[in-house]
Parts: sequence; structure tokens; C-alpha cells
Amino acid sequence: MQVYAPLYILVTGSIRNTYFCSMSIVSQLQQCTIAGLKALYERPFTAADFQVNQTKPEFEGDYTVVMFSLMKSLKLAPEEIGSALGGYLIQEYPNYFSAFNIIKGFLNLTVTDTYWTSLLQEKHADTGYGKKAMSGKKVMVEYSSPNTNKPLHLGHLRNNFLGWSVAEILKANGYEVIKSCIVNDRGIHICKSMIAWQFFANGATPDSTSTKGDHFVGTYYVRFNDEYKKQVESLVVSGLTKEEAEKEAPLMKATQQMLLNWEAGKPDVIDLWKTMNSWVYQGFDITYKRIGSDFDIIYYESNTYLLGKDIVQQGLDKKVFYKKDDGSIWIDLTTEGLDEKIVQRRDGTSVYITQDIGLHLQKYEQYKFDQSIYVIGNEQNYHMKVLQLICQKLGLPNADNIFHLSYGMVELTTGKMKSREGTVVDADDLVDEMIQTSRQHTEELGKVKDFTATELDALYNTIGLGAMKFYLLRVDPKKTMVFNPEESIDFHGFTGPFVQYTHARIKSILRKEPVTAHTPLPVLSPLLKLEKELLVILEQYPGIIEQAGDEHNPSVVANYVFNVAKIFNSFYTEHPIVSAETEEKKHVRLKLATMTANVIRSGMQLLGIPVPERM
RNA sequence: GGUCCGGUAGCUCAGUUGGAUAGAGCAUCAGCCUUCUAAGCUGAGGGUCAUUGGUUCGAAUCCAAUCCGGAUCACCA
Repeated sequence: MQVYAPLYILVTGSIRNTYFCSMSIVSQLQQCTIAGLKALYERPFTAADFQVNQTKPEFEGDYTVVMFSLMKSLKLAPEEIGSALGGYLIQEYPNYFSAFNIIKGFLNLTVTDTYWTSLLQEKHADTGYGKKAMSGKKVMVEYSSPNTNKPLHLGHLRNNFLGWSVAEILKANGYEVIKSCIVNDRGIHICKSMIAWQFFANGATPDSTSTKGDHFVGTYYVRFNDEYKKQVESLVVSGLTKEEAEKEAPLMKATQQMLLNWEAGKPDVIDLWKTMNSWVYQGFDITYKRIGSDFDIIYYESNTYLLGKDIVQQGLDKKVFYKKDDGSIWIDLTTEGLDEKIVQRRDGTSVYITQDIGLHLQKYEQYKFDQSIYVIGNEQNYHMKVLQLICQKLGLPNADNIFHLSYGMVELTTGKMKSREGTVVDADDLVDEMIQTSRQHTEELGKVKDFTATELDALYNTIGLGAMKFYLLRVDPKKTMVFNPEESIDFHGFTGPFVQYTHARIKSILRKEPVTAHTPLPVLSPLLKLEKELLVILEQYPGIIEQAGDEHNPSVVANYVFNVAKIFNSFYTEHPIVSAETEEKKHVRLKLATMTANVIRSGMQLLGIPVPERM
């Protein structure tokens, strides 16, 4: 919890006038209400006994105590409770509440201008506003997890942006965060692109074809599937069943042999594998750098795929697992409503889930984390449920604190993305297009003609990527979302560039009128509607960070930051800042603008989106 | 078939520890640039919150049933 000195709290001597200075105004109101109910009715209530909401715009007031449940337990009419409680709050907490009205079961309270202006005075220049002090807790966030046989696509982008943003949000909530990635660099699917390269490439390389390495390898993965399909078809024509043909196709047999050779460590296969993977990594590096992803630790499946075997033995000893007659090892999860799950094949090799059990333990031993978050698509909900259950049954450390941040698939307006049908949206192509679009818009508007070429490139990147990240992060992670190409390059309305633009607008004013040059508040003239509206939403920022952290949900921040920008823009249109009615108003508005810019910058940073000074 | 997730405006999404007349953006229509950046602002139209029943002062939100969509239930990863 943040702690800030309550300069704006005036101590009046009454014991009941103790203030809860580091709290949000909502918590404050809850505490005051509890105290009031106790004083008035000599009965103990908790915050769960009544509801506090933001007052609807059509009514007078800032926050509302919903009294229906109180009416029931006190057996009193709303007017009675409302006038007693409202009167009490105004009398006992004059620094917080200045007026009230009662409509049906709603007690609407007006928060004093003193409260808002003191908040503004104290927080307007605080770039760490809303962020919590380090708690000493450590959390691992695993995300991205690409395969080394094809380039990154739209689905990976959602994953990467989510992982990055959740890491930033957790940092803001006081966690130490370790970002990790598990690279799926081995297995039959990796061998497919290797075999296709051997058969069809004639020694071509990314350099010889001027192709980005991951795309280069990706074409051979596609080529494999095409050629394999042809082989299967011709075998079917020659009389085999489809199943037989799929097994007997020469390409598949070669691939399976290659996998065996890889596992046996045959030098020529290992060399080819290393070479092709290095091509892919060169490509990934470029993409990760462009989209602003990075990791503190990268695990490779080629190193981890043998993990977990000791654990399987321990599980047998503990009778968590059992062995079937053929030698394969299983766990029975039917009492949990799941199925039986294999953890070791009859040939003694470990399966996908076994590696994950091993990796969990390895990560724990390495980092001693308090929580381990996996950013993985919802198609793996079952897998992750089983993983956690097994870890718990084995009594592995911190198994209860495995959290699957399950996100929904990204679909296209035309339907689902399918790698094999070529309906995927490539990450690099998309980034290119977004940057190109931002260039076009910027040139049309012609506001930054004095920028150098380098500055312009940086700006196009900021806007293009900002639009894309915001577009993918503004939706609740767990929901399947639709990617609409036209909508994604729209820079108006609920978009990243809209928020960035609002920031640039403010900065333009502050360059002319630095806020530091002004005397401190207090302010005597009453706050106008839009001034207060801005302060009300700015006051909510710490709570938003907390909520986003608790829910592992960046869309909470995206929605918030958009609303802040929207309210600021209304305010900006309605009220002049530099040429305000009075000097006092000018000071207040400059500070409001400063605080708004800081919150926008801070919130966007939690989404991994920089904001420009000009655009 | 079992399990899980979802269904809110033409489209994309908010809103669900039960609260006032269900909100944004896009799209459509009507306005606003001698004035701090119009990537902006103001206003209008647009809803059987999938359906039905239940719980209660009050249901988009909770419960039950039904319909529709998706994911998953591999000795693949």
C-alpha cells in the first residue's frame, strides 16, 4: 500500500476526526460510514454491509452510499438513515464531505474541493503515483513460448503484449518480476522443416535468398506439409488407406528417423538443427526487439525435455503415479473429475506434461518465487489444470501458486487463423503495416514537419506499435477476440494513438507554461464540473493498478487510461488553461494537466506503450 | 458424450462481490478550427442484455433448464 503524507489533512482535535490518509476516497467513505453508523445506532457494521458507488452523473454528488441493506437491518426509512448519516459525515469529517442529498435508498455525498485540490497539490508531479513499494515478493511470468519452425504471428503478439504488460503491472504492485520464456526448439515438428530443407533447398540460406531467418525456415515447414500431402495422396491412389499412407509417406519416415538421430545426438543432424535454429533466432531477435519484448531467462526445450524423470520415480514411490503392465506410467485424476493422464511412455521417455513438472521445479529452485504465472492460450486450460494438480499431489513447492493466465484466441473477421491454410496474420507484416499507416496519417496531418528523419522514424514506431498493442490489450484477456484489420489501423476513438495524442497535447501546453513556476495551492474558487471530474478519475488510478494486478488484466488499465484521456479532452475543449479566467484557475489547470499527463504516461507504460512529446 | 469458457447496439467491446434511466468506440446523421495540437469536441438515432422460469424491495449480474458458438478430453507439443 502506498503511503503519502497527508499534507491536506487538518487535524481538528476530535478523536472521531482521525483520518485514513493513505486510502482511496472510497475506502475513506466506507470507514467514515462505519464510524457514523456505530455512533448513531451503536451497532457494528463492516464495509460489506453497504455499498459505495460513484454517483451517477445525473445526480448531485461524487460518491454514493447505497442504503437498501442498511434500511433492512436497521428497520428504518432511507430518509431517516440518510439524513442522520449524511449530517454526521458532514459534521464530523468536514474536510472530506461538504454536502449530501437523499434519493430513494441512495445517499449522495459531495466530496470537498479541499480534498481534491490537496490531492492535486500533492500528486500532480509524482511520477510514481499509484505504484506500490516493493513487497519483497517474487513472481515469474512465462510468456511468448515460440516454436522454432515458423515466424511469430498475431496470436503470439497477443501473448507477448499480455505477458509484458502483466509483468509491468505486477512490478507496479510491488513485486519483483522475472520474465521467462520456454522455446519449443525440438520435436517432430522441428524435424519437418529440417527435412524439407534437406530435400528441397539446394543449400539455400536466409542470406542467399535475402530472407529473414524465421520466415525462411517457416517456408520449409509449409513446404513439408505441401509435399507430404502430395505423397499421401499418391499413395492413396496406389491403393493404401489414408491412415497407412500417412504412416508410409517417405517424408514422414525420414522425419521420424531424423528425430531418432537427433535424440541419439548424431553430429550431422545436430549441426543442421543448430544452424536452422540459429536462423530462426536471428529472425526472432529482430521481431522481439521491434515489439519490445525481452526475457530475463530463456529456457530451451532441448534442455528441459528430459526433466521430470526423477520426479516420476518419486511419484511412483509416493503412489501418486502407477505403472501399467506395458511399463507406461500414469496418474488417475478421475476423482477430480478429470481423466487418466500418462506421465511417462512405455519406452521410458517423458511426455509434454512431465517436462513441465520438471521445469516448474527447476524454476523454483533457481528463483524461489512466490508465484508462477503462465501466459498460455485457453486451448491449454485442461493441460494447465492437470499440471497444477499433479504438482500439488506430488507436494512440490509452491504448487498452489501456479497461475494460468489463460487468454482467448485471436480470430479474423473471416474466421479462424490456420497455419496450414495460410490464413495467419504474420507478426512482422502486421508491424510493418501499422508503422506504414502511422507514417501516412502523420504526413497527412503535417504537424511535425520540423522533425529529423530519426525522430520521425521513432514517432512512426511509437504510434504504429502503440495502436497495435492497445488494440490487442484493450480486450479482456480471457475473451476470444476478433481482429478486424480496418479497425486495428484506426487511430481515432478507443485507440492507443488517441491516448498518445492527448498526452502530446498536454505536453505542448506545458512546454510553454512549466508548472513549476507557480505558487502552491490552496484554491478558493470552487472546482468546475469538468475539473472535478478529472480529479475524481485521477484519484482512482492507484485502485486501477491494484485491480489490474489482482486480475492479471491489462484491459483494466487500457479502459481507464482511455477514460482519463476522454475526460481531459472534454475539459480541454471547454476550459482554457494558459489563458484561464484567473491566475488561480490557471495554476489549478496546469497542475491538472501535469497530473493527467503523468497518469497517462504511467498507465500506458504499464501496457508497454510509450507516449510521445509531440505528434 | 464429459468438462470448461462465452452469447450485451449494425460491428468491436465495457459493465457481473445484485442498485438509480444498461455505457464507450467504430459506422450513420447534424454541428464546432481567427482562440493552449480537429489523431479533438458537442449532439442525435440505434438495445427483448440468447430464451424461459426462479430467488427479492431491486437481476445484464445470482440459481435452474433450454438454444447457439468455441476450446478440450493423444504414449503430439
